[in-house]
Amino acid sequence: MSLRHAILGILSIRPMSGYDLKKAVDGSVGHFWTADRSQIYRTLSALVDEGLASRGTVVQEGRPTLHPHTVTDAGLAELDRWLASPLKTPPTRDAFLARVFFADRLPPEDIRALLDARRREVAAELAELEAVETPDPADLPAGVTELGYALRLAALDNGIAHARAELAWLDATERRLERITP
Amino acid sequence: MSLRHAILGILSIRPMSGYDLKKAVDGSVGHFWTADRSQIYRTLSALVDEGLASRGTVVQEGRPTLHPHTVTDAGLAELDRWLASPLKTPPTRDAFLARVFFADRLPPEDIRALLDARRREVAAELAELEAVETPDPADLPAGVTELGYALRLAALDNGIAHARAELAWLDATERRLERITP
DNA sequence: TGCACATATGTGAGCTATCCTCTATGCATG
DNA sequence: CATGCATAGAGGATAGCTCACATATGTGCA
Repeated sequence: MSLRHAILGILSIRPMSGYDLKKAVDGSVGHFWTADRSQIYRTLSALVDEGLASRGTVVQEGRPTLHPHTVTDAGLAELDRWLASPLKTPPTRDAFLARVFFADRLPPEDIRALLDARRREVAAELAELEAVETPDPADLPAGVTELGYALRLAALDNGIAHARAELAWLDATERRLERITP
Repeated sequence: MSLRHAILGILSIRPMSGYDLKKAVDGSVGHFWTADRSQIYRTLSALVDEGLASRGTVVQEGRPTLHPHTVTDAGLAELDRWLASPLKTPPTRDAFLARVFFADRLPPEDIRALLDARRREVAAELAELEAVETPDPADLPAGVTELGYALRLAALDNGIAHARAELAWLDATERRLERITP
């Protein structure tokens, strides 16, 4: 439900077309948010209909026309309202843990394969997150406050922290299973 | 998409009605999976239609009729197929991190309130998980193997590990922000 | 006496998200 | 020369989920 708000947030930093938004989402906020292209376009239309964003038109030569979207004052107000509204954390739904829970039906080697596959996934994710470049806070890009920088870094660190926790849990779990089915 | 499989998994342990399933999901697997009642009934119907489960009828006095569902052989096969199939981890979507990412628009006290609210949520979740009773593996209930017990314990530990990681991250993040906006 | 809650199963409306497909064109790579 | 990728946007179908509501009865509490 808060793709709307994620988009408002990104647009509040810089006006963008749907196409750019897709790249921005995949890039900077990719590790805690994703969005389908069609859904981005649909959501942008909805935001415009509700007066939360406005749609511009930039005709380009040799390329499709661009439609940069800008947040309106109403949009900024809605963004701030959302940011300060009570958390409504949706229940977790982890298909991997569901498999672990029922995995005793599997032969031991398949259980190990399951954990190994998970380990590879998480290790790859961790490597990606750790590879994100974090510029020296002394020379920040224009328009980025120290606070904004710290918060975005914190969001990144959150992903890293959970990836490490998951790897540590995999270590412990594999050791425990090793004792039961050597 | 794998509510089907979660249900097959639970039914493979013990046949249950939709009503019991709801309680089982809220209870034992509640921390990594949840399901709406309507969705459980709909999914059960679908499973029966596909021949993966069969529906019984138990007329009770003074109470609505029970419809216990049992997994068929085809259902068990499908469950095992799913357990051993490649992981398709869906992209994460964390509305809280999205807020953190854009939170520099908020006054500092609102940022702290955001982190505090999250801390309370996670602390409550951790307390719940730690309160789950874990019987001595020496005297397991009938039908539960040591392996099955270890795996279910591991799933529980996963929740605990991530809750602790989140709390540690909150500590670090609050300290970092303290230095910027005292 | 009234109210809420537990037992038990469903239907219908509506929302969001994903997947697939379509439209156009330019540029690079093989 | 052909295939594929990047740019840019959008419609249609469908899956899955939530929320509200309907039905029917027994029990406990104030």
